[in-house]
Amino acid sequence: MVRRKDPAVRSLLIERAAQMLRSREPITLRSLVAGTDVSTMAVYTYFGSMDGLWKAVRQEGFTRLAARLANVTMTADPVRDLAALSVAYLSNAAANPDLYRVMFDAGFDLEDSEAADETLHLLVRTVERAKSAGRFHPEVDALELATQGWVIGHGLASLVLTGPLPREALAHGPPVLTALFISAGDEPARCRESMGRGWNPECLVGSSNG
Amino acid sequence: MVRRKDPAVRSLLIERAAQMLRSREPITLRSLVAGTDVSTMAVYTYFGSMDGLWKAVRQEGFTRLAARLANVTMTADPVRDLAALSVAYLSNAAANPDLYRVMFDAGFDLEDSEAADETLHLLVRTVERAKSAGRFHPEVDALELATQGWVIGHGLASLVLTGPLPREALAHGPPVLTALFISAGDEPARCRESMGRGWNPECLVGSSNG
DNA sequence: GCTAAAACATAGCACCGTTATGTATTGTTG
DNA sequence: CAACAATACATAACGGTGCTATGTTTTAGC
Repeated sequence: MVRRKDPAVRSLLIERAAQMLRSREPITLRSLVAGTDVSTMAVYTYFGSMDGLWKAVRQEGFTRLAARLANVTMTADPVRDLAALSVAYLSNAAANPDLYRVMFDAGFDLEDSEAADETLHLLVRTVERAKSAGRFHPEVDALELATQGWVIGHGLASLVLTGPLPREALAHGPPVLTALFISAGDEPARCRESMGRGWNPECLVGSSNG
Repeated sequence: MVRRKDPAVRSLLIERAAQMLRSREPITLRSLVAGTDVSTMAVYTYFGSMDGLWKAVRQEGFTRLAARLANVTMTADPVRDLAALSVAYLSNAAANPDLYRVMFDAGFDLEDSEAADETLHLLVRTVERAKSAGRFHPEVDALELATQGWVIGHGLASLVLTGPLPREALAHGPPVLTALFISAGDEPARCRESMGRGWNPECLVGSSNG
């Protein structure tokens, strides 16, 4: 064959797009490549279209989310771990609000779905650990419960990031998740205890990136 | 003064925008006025800018939501009513998916947030009725619980409408809301009973408009 | 070293939201 | 009723957008 694409250029453009997203600059084809030594055509050789660029940015968002969740240190208390995963999810959204919005705006295709599935699977495994530990009822469907936790986390993140709820509303997380976990069979006092140890509010203040 | 604006033209443009949104046509200034007898300038005399048009469309979305919620017939069972309001909220989102997306995308500044506030307040009043009826603990903060219900409803609507979850995932509503209401003090069996009577899944099938 | 294919650079396309400018319309007022 | 003034409308243009067409350069394989 012939001249190969340089993966570094691809990463550079994605990183630059994520950075412009963070600094709230409008991302246009020309503004994206301005200041770099790549030309507008590079976007088309690497991403096919501007839509392809956005898809790649979405993918990067899921990758960062997965990395942040993978950094959560698991313990012997799976319910605490679920709380810790939830706060990691929300802190990722709070740290990269525009990236999070892009991840979940229209045009969510199969490729994104795979990235999201891996993230969800981490939740599922933790729910199953909670079942094995006798914290949740055996008849609890792990995927269903994990999905319901995701619904709560996303609803919270979405309403806070798009404006309707203030940032302090993230404090709604613990009571709602606690209600969900208790309904799954956890003993109330113990659940609240685990939630208190896993939910570190420090992670949700400020807005540095990750 | 002189020549006055015609309110009918304003409604016509909003209605047309909502219809184009529904039929997934891209809404541009020129495509919006094409076929009508109004010119492109009309958009600027009536809305100031294309952003103003979108703001008006958002407002229309909240007005429709408020109308749909107001149509829910209240009963002596406030928990059933909360379930009915939730399903009305979700059916509105399912019937006008693109309108719902516009309502909650970036730039949540409505010219009058009355419609949004009124919607939440209807939930708050119903929660307070549940407290008065002895279904919820007296120390429950009605606004907080209503907000938490909203978080669940929006999370569900958002994840379903933007693609990550299939439409059947709306069935997650009852168990999660039941968990929330039980945590607020409702007796489990009675709560599930009320939820079963208020949650009419018929409203969530199909995709006709409202 | 030649050839062919991939990547790059430039210029241009149709379209976008917006604005400038001129014209028609209409309520107020002398 | 006529003159005015202010609003609404129509048209054309402007800068910017994503994208493409068209060369030109670079590089891998024979």
